[in-house]
Amino acid sequence: MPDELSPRGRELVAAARVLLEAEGPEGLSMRRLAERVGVTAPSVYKHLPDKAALEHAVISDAFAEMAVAFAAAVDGAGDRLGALATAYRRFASAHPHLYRLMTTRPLDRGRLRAGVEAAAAAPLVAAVGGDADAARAAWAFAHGMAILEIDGRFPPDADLDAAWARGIAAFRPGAA
Amino acid sequence: MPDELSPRGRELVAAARVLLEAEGPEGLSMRRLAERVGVTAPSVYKHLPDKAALEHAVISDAFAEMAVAFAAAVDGAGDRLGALATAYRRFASAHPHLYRLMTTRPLDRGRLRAGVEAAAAAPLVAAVGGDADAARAAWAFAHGMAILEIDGRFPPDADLDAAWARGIAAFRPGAA
DNA sequence: GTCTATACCCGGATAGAC
DNA sequence: GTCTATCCGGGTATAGAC
Repeated sequence: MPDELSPRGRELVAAARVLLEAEGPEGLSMRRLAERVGVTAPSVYKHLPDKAALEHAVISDAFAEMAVAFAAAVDGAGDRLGALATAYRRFASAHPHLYRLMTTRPLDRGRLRAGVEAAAAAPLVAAVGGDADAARAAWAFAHGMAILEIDGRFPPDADLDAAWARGIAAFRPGAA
Repeated sequence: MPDELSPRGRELVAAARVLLEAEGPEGLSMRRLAERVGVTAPSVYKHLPDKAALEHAVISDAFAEMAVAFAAAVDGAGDRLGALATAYRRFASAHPHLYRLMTTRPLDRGRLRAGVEAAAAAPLVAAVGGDADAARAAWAFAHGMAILEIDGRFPPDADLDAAWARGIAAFRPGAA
């Protein structure tokens, strides 16, 4: 389980988030982070054991944010799956580098804050009617759309709104 | 357009593919590639202008292989979409590092061999009945499933066969 | 077309003084 | 808890001799 952080540790994690969102995962180095906060690189190691701990702290915060955003999106919505898809796509396109860090590498769940990943996933499971297989398929669809869009993999003239709509329709409870 | 390669250039690209598949994109460096082929690192630059050219040559070969595999999979199949999904999943899990190189970064299409990407995509467009939006949605689903599986993002007890089946059903012509 | 040598970046992380 | 100094590794790429 991740240790509690000192105030300086929190400051470092917050600065890492800003640096990540500005420059991408490659730009997030211990040296550059230290520079931003105004300390030297070795000092960072007094607050965080290593770089993986830093990354997992950023990811944990992001999952917690996602959980809040997704819960708000489905709250009172008639089309819960559609509302969720919109919120998912919005999060990914608003925070592309963060989204990439969260999703495109193997995740050491033991280093995340407990429960944050499940909290982010819960609204989707509910929106597809509790079917775990459908939830995983829908997540794969949403992740595929989001990451291919971030990476510019679709042709420039592709109608991505239409592709999203086609996929959402496919996973509504009762469909297929 | 990519230049033609010398025999040594072809040897380097083939060795890069082997190195990539064995050790992942991080293990593919010009130094290590040269070592494998039995030359020094600077010699590589006599045959390939830079690392991006090497990567794009590997990716072009892989798309061409995909196109052959996908065409064979749909040939004579009753359930073309199902056959294609099986072939797609098989390619990704048989060549995870190669698949990651092909799909998880922005792609400079001008450095690929002309037509290879379209050839790999064509069977899917046909299998969903020519609907481009459905084809993109189905591709996003398949890519999401493949890459999340490669990255170990699903829970260990998840029934991925069932999730694949649920998604495939969603994108069959006429569904949703 | 190959080599040696090297320039010039970057990274994570540690030792030990203060 | 901060610093300076360093160790270790990695990488792409070029110059110039043969």
